[in-house]
Formats: sequence, C-alpha cells, structure tokens
Amino acid sequence: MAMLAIGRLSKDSGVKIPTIRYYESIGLLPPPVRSEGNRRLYPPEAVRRLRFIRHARELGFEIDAIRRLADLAQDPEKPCCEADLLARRRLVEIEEKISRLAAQREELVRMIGDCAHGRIEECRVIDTLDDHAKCLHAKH
Amino acid sequence: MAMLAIGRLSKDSGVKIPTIRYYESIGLLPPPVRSEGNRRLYPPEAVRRLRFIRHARELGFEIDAIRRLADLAQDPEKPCCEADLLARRRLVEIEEKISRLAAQREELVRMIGDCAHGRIEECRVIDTLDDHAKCLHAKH
DNA sequence: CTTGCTTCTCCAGTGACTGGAGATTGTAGC
DNA sequence: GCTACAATCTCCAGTCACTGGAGAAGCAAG
Ligand SMILES: [Zn+2]
Ligand SMILES: [Zn+2]
Ligand SMILES: [Zn+2]
Ligand SMILES: [Zn+2]
Repeated sequence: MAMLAIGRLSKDSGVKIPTIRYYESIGLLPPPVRSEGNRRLYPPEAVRRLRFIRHARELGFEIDAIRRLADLAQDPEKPCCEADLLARRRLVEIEEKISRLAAQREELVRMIGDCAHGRIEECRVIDTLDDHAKCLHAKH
Repeated sequence: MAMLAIGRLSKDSGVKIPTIRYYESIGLLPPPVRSEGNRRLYPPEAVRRLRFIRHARELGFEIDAIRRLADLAQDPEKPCCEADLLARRRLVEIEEKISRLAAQREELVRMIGDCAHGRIEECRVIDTLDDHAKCLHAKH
C-alpha cells in the first residue's frame, strides 16, 4: 500500500500539518511509522480517520468526545447508545449557546435601534452598557 | 469618600477577585491606590466601571472593544458613531455564530433522529461523521 | 552540487480568565 | 497583648484547540 507523507495527508484530509502533529501529541491520532529519514508515513486509512475528526470538530464536538466517537467507530458490534448520547449532549450545548446568543442579539438590536447617533451622552449603546437595569430581559 | 477593598468591589460588581486583578494587569481597569499594607483600595466609581465591563462581556464584546467602549463612555461630548459601530460589529459576529450553530443543530437533529439505536455498524451518528458527503447542507 | 521544498523538533503565543502555593496583613474575640 | 481566622498579596501554571516561528535536517530535480 502507498504510504502518505504528512503534506499529502494534510491536503487529502483538509487538516493542517501542525494540527495533525498536535492530534498525534494528544493521542487522538495514532503515531505513524517513520521513514529512514524520520518522516511520518501514514497508511491510507489515516485520511478517513482525520476526516472523521474534522467533521466532528466542525460539529463542535470536544476532543474528548471525538476520542470516544472515533474509538466507537472502530467497534461495529457495540451498541451505539454512547455515540447517540454524546450527540445529544452536543445538541443540548448548541441549543444553550444559541439561546444565549439570541438574547445578546435581541439586546444589541434594541441598543442599536434606539440610538439616535448623536453624542456619547445620549448614546443608547453606552447607556445600556452602563446600566444593566435598562436591559429588561436581564437573562445573559 | 469610602474606599472599597477588592472583596467588596468584587461583591458589588459581580466580578471575581482574580478577574479584577487580571483586568488591572491588562490595563482595562486603572490600578487603584494602595493601603499602608499594600492592599488595593478602590473609589466607589470602580463599581460602575466594572459593571459596565461585565455587562459588555455578557454581551460577548472582546476586551479590546470594551476598552474602547469604556473610554468612550468617559467622553460625553464625542459623537457616538464609534460605539455604535462596535455594537454593529458585535451583532454581525453574533449572527454568524448563530447561523453556524443552527447548521450544526440541524445536522445533529437529523443524525440523532435517523438513528435506530442499534449497533455502531448501523448508527447514523457514526455513519454521518464518517462521511461528510452524507450531510447534504455541507455548509459548516 | 546546489537550490528549493518538505519535514523535523521544540517552544511560545492566542483569549479571557481561573486557581493554587505560600506569604503577609487586618480584625475580632479573649 | 495574643491568637485565630479571614482577606489579600504576588507569582506562576493551567485551561482549550490549535497556530506559527526558529533552526536544523532530509529529499528530489536540474
Ligand atoms: Zn450611539
Ligand atoms: Zn443586558
Ligand atoms: Zn446511533
Ligand atoms: Zn456535516
């Protein structure tokens, strides 16, 4: 089988070279064999593993969760409840983040909309920041 | 005027003590006078300044932006366009974040919903992570 | 053989805190 | 005055997931 140099792996997987080395250093990607000149040589499957990792990162999973997911993916006979649980946890996290951001958005829209764009003295942006009581939905 | 110790300031402002010291170290909060025994002594206005900072942090402004906003707040005669611009920038950022999160949510909901919760082999969560092509709206 | 590209290791920096160690200061009760 | 105990001091390391630079070494083509 044709082994890949790290640059090739990087291009094929869409993961930057320093990131690949970083993943190896934290044990997320197994250390590959080395050439005579000490360069990393990856088997073709490494592309798939890295793409898996990248996709999970894009969905916002933390490294620890990805480690579990990647391990589970190697074990086709196991029940998938743990994988599903990790996904549901991430979903909850996302929903919390979205609602926090939505509250921030609401307040910013109001601040910006209310401001007549005159002097600082009458600026609604500064004014609202200065007095949290002026933001009614104080839930952030 | 009654000066405040850092613990009092912390309670009144809702900002933790190490964070107050950190803000001082990065020049966001001016260094206060010291007591004979080298403790920090804050004027009452410090509470307001810290609350302003906290409110801005809660809205997700970065420290650099807050530095500008807090400086502007001291200058009531200036036009407020810069403050408004910073707020609009933050709003744009928020909206980008929300849409990224919404895309992630959509994919996770589908993964979780499609999964029959059997073995890993048939798990839609693992399967989708493994092949990004299986997520149609590949926009994350 | 030289040029230029790739890769190597090691280390420091990012942002915004957070917390621990170990020393000192302040205060209240006895 | 003495003794607890609380509050504060400085300094430093750790968090998360990378990112990039320095300086050295390997490798392929002309
Ligand atoms: Zn304004
Ligand atoms: Zn608010
Ligand atoms: Zn499943
Ligand atoms: Zn996807």
